[in-house]
Amino acid sequence: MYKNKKVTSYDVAREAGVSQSAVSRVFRPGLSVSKKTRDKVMATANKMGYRPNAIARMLITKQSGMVAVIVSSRANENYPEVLSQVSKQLAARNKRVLLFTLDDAAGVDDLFEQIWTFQVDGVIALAAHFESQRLAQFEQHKVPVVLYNRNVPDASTNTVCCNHEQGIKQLLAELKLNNPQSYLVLSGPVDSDVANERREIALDLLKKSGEKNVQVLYGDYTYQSGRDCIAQWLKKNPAPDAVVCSNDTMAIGVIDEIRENHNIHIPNDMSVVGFDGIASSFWQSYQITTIKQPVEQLVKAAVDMLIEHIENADSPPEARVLTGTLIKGNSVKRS
Amino acid sequence: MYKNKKVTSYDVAREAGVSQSAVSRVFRPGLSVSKKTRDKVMATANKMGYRPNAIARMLITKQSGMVAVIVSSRANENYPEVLSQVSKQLAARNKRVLLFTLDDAAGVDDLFEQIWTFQVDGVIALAAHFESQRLAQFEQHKVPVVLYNRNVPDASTNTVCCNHEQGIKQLLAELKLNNPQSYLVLSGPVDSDVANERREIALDLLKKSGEKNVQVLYGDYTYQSGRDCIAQWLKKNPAPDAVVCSNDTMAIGVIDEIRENHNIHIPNDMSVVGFDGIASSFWQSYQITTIKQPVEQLVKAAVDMLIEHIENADSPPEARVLTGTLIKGNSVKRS
DNA sequence: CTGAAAGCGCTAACAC
DNA sequence: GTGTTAGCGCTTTCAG
Repeated sequence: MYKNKKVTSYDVAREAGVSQSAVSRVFRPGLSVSKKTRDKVMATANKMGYRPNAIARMLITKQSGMVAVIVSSRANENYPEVLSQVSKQLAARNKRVLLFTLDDAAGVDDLFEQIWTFQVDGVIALAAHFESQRLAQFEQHKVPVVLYNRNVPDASTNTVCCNHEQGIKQLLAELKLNNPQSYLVLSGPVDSDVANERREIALDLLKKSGEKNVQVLYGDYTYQSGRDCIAQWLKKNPAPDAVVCSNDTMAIGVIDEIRENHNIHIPNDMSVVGFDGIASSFWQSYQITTIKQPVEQLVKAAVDMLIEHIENADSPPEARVLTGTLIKGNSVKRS
Repeated sequence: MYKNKKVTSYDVAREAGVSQSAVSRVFRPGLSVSKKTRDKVMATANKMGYRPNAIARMLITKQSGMVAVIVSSRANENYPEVLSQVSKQLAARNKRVLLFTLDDAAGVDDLFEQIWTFQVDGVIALAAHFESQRLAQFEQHKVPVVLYNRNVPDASTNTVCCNHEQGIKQLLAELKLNNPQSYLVLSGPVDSDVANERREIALDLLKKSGEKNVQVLYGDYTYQSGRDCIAQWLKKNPAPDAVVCSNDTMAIGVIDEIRENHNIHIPNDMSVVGFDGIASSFWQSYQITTIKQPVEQLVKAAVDMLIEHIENADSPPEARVLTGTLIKGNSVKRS
C-alpha cells in the first residue's frame, strides 16, 4: 500500500502511464474518456487508494459543494426532524451540510466570518433571527440564503414558512366550539420571530372576533416555562377557558402543571392548543390539538429554492408558504 | 464597493501598496508584522470587503478545519442535545462540523467516499455501527476517528461511552427493591450496537443474580415500538413485574400503552425503567426511573480525544467510559 | 520585517 | 480522445 503520503492524480497518472488530466477526466462524471484509459486509470487508482481532493477542486471551480445550515438554540423542538431532512435532501442534491449552531447574538459576527471564508454555496437558516442588515450582507457577498420558518415582511429574502395564520385560525375555530369566555395566549420568547408572529396573529384574530378577555404571557418555548407560566398565572387569577400556546412543548408543560397541581380538567374545564405537531404531542398522555407542520415539504421547498438560486444567481427572491394540518387531539373538548 | 468579483489577497496588496505575502501574514494570527503594515492592510481589506479564502488555505496547509460528524438514524433520542454539544465544543476548538446523516447500510460506501475526498481533519460517529473493516479504513487514510457511545471490544479505536454496565446494575438494584418475580427486557434494534450492549448486560446481570423468569422483546427504539411490544406481549402473557427498556422513548411507550389499554398500575403493579435521561423522561406525566447520560462530559471527552489525535497522529487509541446518574423517578415503586 | 518565488492538487481551455 | 499548459488563492521558505 502507498500509505506514506496522500496519493495525487499525478501519482496515478505516472503509474498508469497516462497524463494527469486523463486521471482528472476519469473522476469527473460526464467527460469523454475512452473505456480503455478509464479502466486502466480506475484500476491503478483503486490499487493506490487514490481519492480526488475535493479541496483542490473547490479552489478551481469556486464551488465548495457545501451549504451552511444555521441552527439557533431558539429553534423549535421539531428541529431534529428538520435538520435530518435538510441533510438528507441536500445530500440528494449533491451538497454537504456545514453545520453552525448559534447560541446567542454574540456569536453572529464570528458566524458570518466563517460563512464567507468557507465559500459555502448557500445558506439555510433554521428559525434564526437576523437583523435586516445581516441579510443584506448575504446579498453583498452573493451567497444565496433561504430562511426556514420565517416570514419576512420585506420580500427581498427567500423564505419558506408554514402558514401560521391559517393554522391559528383553525385552532381558534376549534376552541370556539366550546364558546370560551377567557383566553390565555402563551407566547414564545420575544427574540424568536416565529414566536412573535404566532402571538400577534392569535391576538389579532381574537381581537377581530370580538374577544374581550384575552391575556398574554411569555415563556421561552420550553416545557418548564409552560409549567411556570400557567402556575404563576393561576396563583392570582381564575383559570382561563382556553390556552393558546405558541408551541407544543409549552402546551405539554401547561397540561402537566395542571394535572399535578390543580383540580382542573382538560379539556372539560380548560382547553389547550399547541403548534408544530412534534412527536410527543401525539403521545397518549397528551394528545394535543395542534397544527402539524409539513416538515418534509417545507424542507423540500427550502432546498429547491436554494439550489435554484445557487444555479441561477439572479432568480428573484421568493416566499413559499405551506399549509399545516389541524390535528384534533384531546386537549380541546369535542362535541 | 468592489462587488463584481471576489477580492483576493493580491487585490488588497496592490491597493495597500504591499506584497501579497504581507496580506497573508496579517490574516494569519501569530505572525510577525509591523503594526504599520498591519493597520494599513486591515484598513484596505475592510474597505474592499476582503475575506481570506479558507479553501485555498486548506489546500496548502492540508488541514480542512472540518470534522465529519456522522449521525445515524438509529441514534438515541438524545442526539439533538449531543449534536448541539458537539457543534459547540468543536467550534470552541476552531473546527467546523461537516454533517452526514446515515440512513441505512446502503449509504455507507458513499459516505466514506465523501469523507476521504473532503479531507476532513477527523470524524466523530454518533451511535453508528461500522464493520471493523470500515474502521480499518480510517487508519489507512490516517483520519482520526472517535466513536461516540460505543464500546468496541478490540481496543484499536477511540471510543467514548457511558458506563452501561454500572447504569444497568443500578437500575436493576432499584427494581430489586420490590422483589419482582418476572422481567421483560425490551431491547432496541439488533443493528444498534448500543441496544445490543444494553440488552446483553441486562440479561447477563439478571442471569447472574439467578432470575429465572426473564423474557426479551425487540423494539426499534421508538415510542410506537414500546407500545406495540408491550401490547403484543400482554395479549398472551401475564404482566411482568418489571420492564427493562433499552431507552427512555420505548419506556414512555410502554407506560402510555398500559395507561390506555390495561388495568395495570405503574409502579404499583409493574415497574418500568429506561435509559438515557432524555428531556421527556422527566416530564410530570412520566417521571421515569432511568440513567441520565452525562452528555456534556461525554462530548467533551470525544472532542478532546479527537483533537489530541488530530494534533498528534500517533497517540495511542483510547477508550473513555463515563458514569451516568441514576434518576429515581416514579416508574419504580419506592418504599 | 518584508517581498519574491514556488508550489498545494486539481480543472479547463487549448492544441494535437 | 489525449496531453500540455496555465492558473484557482493562499502559505511558506528563503533572501534581502
